[in-house]
Amino acid sequence: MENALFDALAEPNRRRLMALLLKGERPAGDLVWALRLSQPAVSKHLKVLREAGLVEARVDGQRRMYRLRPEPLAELERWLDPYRRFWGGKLDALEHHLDKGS
Amino acid sequence: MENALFDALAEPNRRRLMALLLKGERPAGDLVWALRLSQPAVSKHLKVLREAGLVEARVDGQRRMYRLRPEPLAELERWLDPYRRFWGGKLDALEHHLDKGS
DNA sequence: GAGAAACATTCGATATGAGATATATAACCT
DNA sequence: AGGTTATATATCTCATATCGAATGTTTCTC
Repeated sequence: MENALFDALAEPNRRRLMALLLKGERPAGDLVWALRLSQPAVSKHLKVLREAGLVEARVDGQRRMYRLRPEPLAELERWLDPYRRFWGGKLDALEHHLDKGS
Repeated sequence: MENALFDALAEPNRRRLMALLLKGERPAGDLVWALRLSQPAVSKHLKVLREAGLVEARVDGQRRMYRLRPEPLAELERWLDPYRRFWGGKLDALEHHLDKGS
């Protein structure tokens, strides 16, 4: 369901997990250490991300190697499409305007 | 804050409101009727969307005309950007699994 | 100014979510 | 088999979100 996608992304720590996985596949333990949350908390977040299809886990010995999956974000792109058209496809140009100097 | 954006979009009824506003400016009353929720419930959802910058209201007599605002969705595009790059900018083409080896 | 219409805000109730602690499962090792 | 490591699940608590009903505010009309 599309709702699972938005729900999964609504949580900041889950977006942190997504960002960490941008650097490549990682075992769950590394993610626990990086987030500085309890191991069960991170495990639960990973479960939500898995059920939304945003990540998948590969078994490697006693570890679970996590990596990103593109499909749900492609769905997010499609969700965004009508809004892009609404503003004449100028969403990207606007984005640069928002990015003021540091 | 970026969090307000994802939080606002996480709620299905708020996404319904966004979709309705794709057809153009509308008074709050129309949105109440369309959602078939109580008037206060819709008003509260509209407040969340306003505070996230996703919509804005124009006073028209005793009505409030609501319309979409592009900036937060442009921010969403920017958030999506690293993931697009992660998959070689091919998020829209949905057919491939991902493999390692860039 | 009185009353009505259109929205917003407050309030009380329930539901859902995130967190930690404790416990369970599974794979590895000797 | 027993012990250790890595991760998942179960249980509980606390906070926040959502909803409807009631109430407040603003603006229109008469």
